[in-house]
Amino acid sequence: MGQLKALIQQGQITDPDSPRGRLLDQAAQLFRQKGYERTTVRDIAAAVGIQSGSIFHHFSSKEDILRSVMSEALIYFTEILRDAISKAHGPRDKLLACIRSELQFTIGPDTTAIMSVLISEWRSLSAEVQQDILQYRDVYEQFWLDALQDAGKAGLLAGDVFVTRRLIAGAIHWTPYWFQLDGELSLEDLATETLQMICTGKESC
Amino acid sequence: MGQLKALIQQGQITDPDSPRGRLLDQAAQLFRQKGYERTTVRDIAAAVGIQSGSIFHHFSSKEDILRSVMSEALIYFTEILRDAISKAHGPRDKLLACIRSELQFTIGPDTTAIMSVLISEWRSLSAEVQQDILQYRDVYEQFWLDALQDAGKAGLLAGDVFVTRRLIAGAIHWTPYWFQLDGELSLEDLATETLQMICTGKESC
DNA sequence: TGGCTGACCAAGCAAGCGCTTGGTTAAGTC
DNA sequence: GACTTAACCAAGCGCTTGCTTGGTCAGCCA
Repeated sequence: MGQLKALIQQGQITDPDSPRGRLLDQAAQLFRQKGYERTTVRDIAAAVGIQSGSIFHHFSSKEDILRSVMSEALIYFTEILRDAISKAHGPRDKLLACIRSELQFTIGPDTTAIMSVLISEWRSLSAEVQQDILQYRDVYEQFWLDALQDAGKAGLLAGDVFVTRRLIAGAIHWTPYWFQLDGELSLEDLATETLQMICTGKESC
Repeated sequence: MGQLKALIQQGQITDPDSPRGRLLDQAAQLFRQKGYERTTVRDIAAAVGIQSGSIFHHFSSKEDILRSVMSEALIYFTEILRDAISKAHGPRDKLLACIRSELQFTIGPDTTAIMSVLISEWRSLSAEVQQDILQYRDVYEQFWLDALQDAGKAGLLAGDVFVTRRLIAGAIHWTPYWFQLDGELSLEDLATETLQMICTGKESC
């Protein structure tokens, strides 16, 4: 949580308690529920209790809202990931930290809406804005690739680093369709099981 | 291919060479490229070279087009799956047939568009139509569950059948984001690797 | 006290949307 | 040769959409 405040003070992400922050939050919820296209600016305005035209005092366009949700999500996720990796020791734990963090973003109690938007609404962005967001995503992915590279050097996993990342990404991004936080399987269980699945020697992980 | 003709003659799916079939085909392509919401009836009409209003001679609404794409896809996929399972012998090969078939639907050369629509555009259907399509999907899923059940009884895999199905579904449905048909890894390789991943004993599979 | 600014409203515009309507054409049927 | 039907066109209706405009008002700083 300390990271969030620091990012706000640096001006990198919007204060959730500001009018703009409330708009971003409600927009993310609506985008997840109905999808970006089916959500109107009137829906978003009604969710925070203002007139639809007033939205354009805070954002230049509807797409600008989606862009902001996505870029701020990536900045925030990257910061959490960086912190989690730095606190872990050794390649195995650093990789586990990556898996645990991304599972938290995806099915944890706080960020499932913006994570879902990040994954599902990519197509709704124009080519230029996609290019813009890709820069943020590359930074995030580099942390993953570095962690996988180190794990590979340590003999923890075989196979191509890029392919492995995509297999893990697929496994994690699909979890919202079946995983339930209050079920028998805990998020931590799922994290270690995912780690074991991709590791070569069963005992080494 | 014989199955396709039989289904057409039974009136269960539309002849791809008919005007209605061409509309369904082009609609599926556009829905995959741009998404259902961003695709207009004018786009679909232009793709087959008719006026936008003429579409409503073949379909009662835009949603009716999406419904038809999805239901006919499921009817077709179910038939292919049924046939593949019946031709395989023993629980291991029957399960492999399921995996191979669904991979074929997802990243094979012919049906990637309708498979992508089936997975990505669910939210665009109204609740009533979703209920309608679910009946077709249940039939399809039952073939999977039966195959997994048999594999479980034969000691090929541990764990809950439903959860296992969802893990496999996630792995397969994510492949379009990274798998390339002309790459080093063949579709058949991927199928056996997926089978090995979910099986308990490495040697038994 | 007076001007400035951020946040917002009320009203509505232009464009694009799904869909309807009335009519045309060509092929098939009795 | 009269009738039916499938396939389609040309025109446009009614509605929703993202967004604009001109203005209001409370809080703040000098």
